[in-house]
Amino acid sequence: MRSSLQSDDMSEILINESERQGRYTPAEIEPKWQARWDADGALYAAEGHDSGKPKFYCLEMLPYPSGQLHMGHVRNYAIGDALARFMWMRGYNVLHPMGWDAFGLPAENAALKNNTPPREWTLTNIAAMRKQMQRMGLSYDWSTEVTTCLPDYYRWNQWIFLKMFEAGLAYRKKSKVNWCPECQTVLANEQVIDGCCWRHEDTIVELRDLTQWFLRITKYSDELLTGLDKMDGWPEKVRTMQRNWIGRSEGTLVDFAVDGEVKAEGSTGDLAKITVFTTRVDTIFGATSVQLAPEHAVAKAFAAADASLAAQIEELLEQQKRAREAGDVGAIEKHGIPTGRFAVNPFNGERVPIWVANYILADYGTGAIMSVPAHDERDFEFAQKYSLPVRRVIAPNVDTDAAGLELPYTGEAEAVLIDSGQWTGEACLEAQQKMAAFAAEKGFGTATVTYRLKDWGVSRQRYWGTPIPMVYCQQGHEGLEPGGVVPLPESALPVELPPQVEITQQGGSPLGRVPEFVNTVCPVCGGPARRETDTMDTFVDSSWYFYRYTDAKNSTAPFSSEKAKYWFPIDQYIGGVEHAILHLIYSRFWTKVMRDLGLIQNDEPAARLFTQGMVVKDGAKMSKSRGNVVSPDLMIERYGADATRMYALFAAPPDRDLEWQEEGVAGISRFLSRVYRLTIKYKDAHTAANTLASQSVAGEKLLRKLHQTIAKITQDFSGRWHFNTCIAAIMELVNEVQSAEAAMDSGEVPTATVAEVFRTLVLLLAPFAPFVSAELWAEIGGQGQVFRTPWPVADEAIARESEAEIPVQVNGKLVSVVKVPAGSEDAVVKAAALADAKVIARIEGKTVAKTILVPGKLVNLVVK
RNA sequence: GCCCGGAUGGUGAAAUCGGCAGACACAGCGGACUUAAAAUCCGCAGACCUUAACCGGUCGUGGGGGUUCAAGUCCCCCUCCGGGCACCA
Repeated sequence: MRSSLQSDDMSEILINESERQGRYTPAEIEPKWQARWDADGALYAAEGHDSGKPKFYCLEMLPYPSGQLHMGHVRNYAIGDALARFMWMRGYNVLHPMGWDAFGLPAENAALKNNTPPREWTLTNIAAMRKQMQRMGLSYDWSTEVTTCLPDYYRWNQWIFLKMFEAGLAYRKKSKVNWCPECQTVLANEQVIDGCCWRHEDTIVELRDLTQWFLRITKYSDELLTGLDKMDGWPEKVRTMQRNWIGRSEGTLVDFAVDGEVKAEGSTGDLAKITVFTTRVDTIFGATSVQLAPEHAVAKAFAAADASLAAQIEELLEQQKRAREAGDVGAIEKHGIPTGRFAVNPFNGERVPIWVANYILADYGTGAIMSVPAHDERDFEFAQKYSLPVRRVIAPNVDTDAAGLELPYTGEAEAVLIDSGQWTGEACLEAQQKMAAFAAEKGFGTATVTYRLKDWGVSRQRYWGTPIPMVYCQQGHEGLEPGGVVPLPESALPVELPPQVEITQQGGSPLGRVPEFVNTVCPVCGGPARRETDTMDTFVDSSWYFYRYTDAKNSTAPFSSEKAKYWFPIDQYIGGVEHAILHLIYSRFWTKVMRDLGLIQNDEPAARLFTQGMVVKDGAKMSKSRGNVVSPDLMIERYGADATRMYALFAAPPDRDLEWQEEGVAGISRFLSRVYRLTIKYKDAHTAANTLASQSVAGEKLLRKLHQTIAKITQDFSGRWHFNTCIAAIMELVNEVQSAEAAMDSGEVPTATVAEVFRTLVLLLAPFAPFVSAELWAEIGGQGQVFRTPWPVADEAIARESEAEIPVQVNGKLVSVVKVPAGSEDAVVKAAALADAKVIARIEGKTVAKTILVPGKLVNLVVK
């Protein structure tokens, strides 16, 4: 009894063992290779400038270390990794780094929730995510890893900030800033989406008057804009978004003198005139009022002298605020208040009423406009509501019966001025130039350019960010008033974050509550000083991290200029489109600043940008709230990293959204099993004596397919990146190999051919499925690392089909397909088509009026 | 409102230069193997009509028009979906 049981057990074990032989087991293969790769720090390291190879900088956007890799990351990194591995195999010196965008609010929130210090929480997450990335088999050079929350990185934020301060590019000013009550900090304009916080979609941003640090991105407005024209390696969509964001607008400033005296206590500006900004100075004879933003200095001056007006303006601002809070941003009904005062139109001397209106933006242009209801949609709507006069001064041509024109008439390209004094009859576009010149000559105006882009507010009232390296000298010293700003000397860097800080929900900068941080001495006079307690926006960190990768360990400079010169620009940057106007515009700005500081020579950070599509599930973006998140860990556990990342590339072209279907991952896993089984089955072919067997039909067919596959994948890598069709092509090849199994078994296919097919197949698979490729490469006795083995080259002669199947159409309809030798003369193809039984039946009794013959493609017989 | 994308079988998709629409997969169905199931392998598979079956035919790439011997692909108009911008003077 006992012995039989034992023998049963034995046989079962033996079956399992033998079944496992030749079976694809990612759970064994992947950890084995991962351990070897992790142990070899130099495996994916880039070579120096003198490598003699062409360089290729392949970069994926660095993640925020939330602690969990999500499918969006998997897709992003699978794309970058395939490209990096391919470029290695093509003989490039590849830089493929990874790092962590490690400062930011979630760490503070976690601190509040779990009482874990932000630094510890962040570093733990980083370790977990690095592990996940390694488990994915991503080919990063970890020796260049950058972690933005560590002093050896952020000290260079501080260093560059000081350089910017010296250059006048960093400055402090008091202004209305966006305040997110949820984040308890201010936000840059770019971080406000539809009036709400970019991190808290339902939290309405408040406006607060605060003194903040700004970076003068507007100095580069024009360069940031015109540079886009040359950036043909970037998606047009992103370029358009940036153009819109920069919002360049050519126009004219015109001074309207205020009729009567304007008194205001404490106001410094010139209140005797209102300067309006207009892009349509040609319509100025149609101006019937001047409209001021409620915040305009002249409006305030009027209000100061008129309590009723002041109350109404106050009410206007209240309405606006209420509308914002109700979420009706952008859809506020137009309201206005007549001030009872008048301004003088300098072009015709006419007195027009001055109004205060809620549709005038204080922070665009001059906060004041001339209202031309006949030729502007908004002014027209406003004039209708308040029954203001509408005066036509533009028409398609001088003879048009202007009274019959539908208003507002906003055309300008093919229009002329009417009833406009000496300008009557002029074309609009020309009149704009001439009238601006006229205004300049007479001293009441000037041509100008305005931008929507505003300087970048970088102060954050948070703990977990880069300390701003500035102090305020309490007593002041020569040339500095008490409380004045003093930059720290370079030798004082880094200004490190104090480790023990109580994170609370209360407002104000947490650093302000750490006396040992705040209290310091003035580096100039040695007197008592207070440190700046705000920290930098985390977008500062990500604006230049990719330079640091080239020289991550440098402790005397942010990076070596020489190294940057070698590696830049980034050859391929890959990431989500959601950063189109945040990270990607800041990075461009930072590059220009560093260029002007002499650190680098390139004008733009990245030659090519690729924005991948989202990963969705059941048609919706994966999110915790929808409960449709698929965990990469689970997929890897079930199907392996190779199948998971390969599915991410196979299910859709990379620029489109990708629907995650687990069955699809299982399918890829089955495919890899087939590859594995076949490669192992024929592995002896690689060591067998090279028989002199002559090539067979079956062998030729296999080689033809093989070389066609090489050609297709090679081409796709350099062009469209349709990895889905690359993988489909490999599947077709494997299908063909599988159906040739009998021919390979019988020896009909020469051993050398079998060996070539499988060796090449493993190489073709390497960029997409690195683990199984490495395993199979070792199994077939491949030398060295598979992904440093030269990429196979397609032989056109072998790939060429010997026979062509030519579809034959009659009157454009497919009737038959004829086989002819490849490259046949037109006459031969035509004769074959006319000799085809189905074709004969179809054209019987009719005459062929015309024959269209596209060589190698088709024959179309037009018959009557 | 303006500017970009997109719409192809039951599903994800392919068709790169105007030339056989649906490659490659997923799900499904049928078969082989198995005591059985799983796994694996082989096969079928756009819709409709016709047929006992084969054969054969018609329609078909969001809708409508056009250009062409030939249109998923080019042109004009429209619908729907996704994204961006939006009182920017």
